[in-house]
Amino acid sequence: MNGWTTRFPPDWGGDRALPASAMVPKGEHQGIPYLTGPATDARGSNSNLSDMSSISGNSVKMMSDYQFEEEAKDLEEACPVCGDKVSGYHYGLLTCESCKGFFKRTVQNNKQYTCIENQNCVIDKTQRKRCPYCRFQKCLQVGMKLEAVRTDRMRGGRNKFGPMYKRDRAIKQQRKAMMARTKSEATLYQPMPNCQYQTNVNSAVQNIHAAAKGIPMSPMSTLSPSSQPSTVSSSYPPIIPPVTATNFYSSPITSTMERLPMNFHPGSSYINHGMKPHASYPQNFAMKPEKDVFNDQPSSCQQESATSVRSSPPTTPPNNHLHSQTDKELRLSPDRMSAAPAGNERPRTVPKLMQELLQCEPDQKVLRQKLLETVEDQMRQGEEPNSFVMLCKLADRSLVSTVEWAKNNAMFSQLEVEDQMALLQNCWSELLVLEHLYRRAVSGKDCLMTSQGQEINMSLIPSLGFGPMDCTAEVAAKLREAKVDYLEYMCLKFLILFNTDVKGLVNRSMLEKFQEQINVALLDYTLCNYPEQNDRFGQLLLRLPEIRLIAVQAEELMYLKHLNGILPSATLLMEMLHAKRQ
DNA sequence: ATAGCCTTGAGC
DNA sequence: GCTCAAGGCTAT
Ligand SMILES: [Zn+2]
Ligand SMILES: [Zn+2]
Repeated sequence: MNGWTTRFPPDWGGDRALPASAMVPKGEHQGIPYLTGPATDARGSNSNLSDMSSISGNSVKMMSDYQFEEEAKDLEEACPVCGDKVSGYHYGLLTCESCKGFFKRTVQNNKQYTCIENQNCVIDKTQRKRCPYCRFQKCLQVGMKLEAVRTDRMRGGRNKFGPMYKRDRAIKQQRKAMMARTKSEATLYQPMPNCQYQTNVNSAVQNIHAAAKGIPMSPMSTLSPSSQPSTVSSSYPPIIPPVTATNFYSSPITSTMERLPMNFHPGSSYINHGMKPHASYPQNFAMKPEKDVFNDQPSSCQQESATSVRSSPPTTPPNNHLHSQTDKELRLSPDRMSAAPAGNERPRTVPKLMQELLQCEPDQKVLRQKLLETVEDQMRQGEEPNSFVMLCKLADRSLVSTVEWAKNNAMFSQLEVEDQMALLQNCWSELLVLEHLYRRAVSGKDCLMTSQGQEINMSLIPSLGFGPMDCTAEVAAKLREAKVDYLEYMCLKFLILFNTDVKGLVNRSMLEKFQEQINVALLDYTLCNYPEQNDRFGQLLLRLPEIRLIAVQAEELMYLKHLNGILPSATLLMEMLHAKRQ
């Protein structure tokens, strides 16, 4: 009955992280990007499309672009081993029926093949029968799982990969929806100029599309021989160069999607038969048993003000992002300010990109310390703790930190200097706003504690006097309610920074790629870590136009104060405020 | 041996 | 009850 328990006892039913490296494919790989005709006839019958509804009810509509749709199908319906049509998930990933059968026979009967060539035979639909040895190698390389073949031959039922299949489906679908959405938006909004100093909603709405815009250029993600890996990969180094980066860029596929270091989930279209088949779920995701970067669900602790939601940003080694230790563990020290032990630390799945970004995040304690120094400095000059000037100085100091943060980022620093300037000038106020709102969401307030134990306001934002228009509290509440965690907050910062709507960019395409990387990483992150919240990604993005709106208002108010002469001059804040006006 | 189609059955 | 990935069956 259940003889298989002898072979994989603990695994059945337990949806643990797979040790993605468990089976290392054999080292040999022919580097020749061989492209086989995909033999996929698009519009095929979807064998398994019926349960899509269970994943995310609606949202699958609005596929207006047929060509795009076909490409997407091409991409997803090709067996990663031979390119034939996919018939469902088999032994860990989407494959065709024949490769499923082949893999089953091979494993069940413990077949031993030998290659009469050089163990690098091309496997495609027409030649797959020629060399079972190479075919099986390829099966393993793309990630088909030996454990999924049952030793006891029991039929039916589900195995431990079920949940993974489900997640993979959800991710694919979301990704597709995002691509479809952003594609139509891109064409709609492209000619529109930047939204600059309009306080109307349109600009804000427009902004969310910019934030969500995923795949702006070269949607031709299909296997086109014209796309050479060389130029692409060299122009586009990853955040941190070490080992892990190497295989991401070996793919000859041009689409930025494919080069993203981010699918842990089964196989999928990223691999094309013929090209060097790296394992389809490389170590792009790692399970993080670490605590505290995340707002662990506070379950039921609703105190009057503080403590319920808790997150502690990283304590990173001083800002060199060139610590290229191979796989440095994230060191996330708990925030000592709050004493709650945050009971459950469930493991998180964090896309590689986000891990790397996280390591470059500034230490919140250091930031606070810098601000405290500013406070004390100002107080020595006779400034009152909560005075407007004081808050301006603090905002100015925050801005300096923000600029440092951006400049220390490996992606940002690759941009042209003019573009860097333009981006910062565009988004500085939004970043200030988001920072403020996030701290408010996490701790209920946004205060600094001086050495004398005096609590002073940390942000200029609430003191600007929004009047009845003030929606900061509302947005902060939304962040709080959603328990936005630090990694999501971090991604939002980058999405604000990488705003492709900014006018006059020198290298827009690079920026668009960066933005897309963040988008996809965040999307995958939310799907993996908050699978029960179907639209968490969308909800996060929806905060962006709200933040934009607040930021625009804040800038206006600041400018007014400046005109009234109550803004300290000679600050970065002032410089930024003026930069846009000319 | 291959690959298309059929049968099963745990989990939802 | 329905799904759909696993094993089974059988022409080629
Ligand atoms: Zn195949
Ligand atoms: Zn061979």
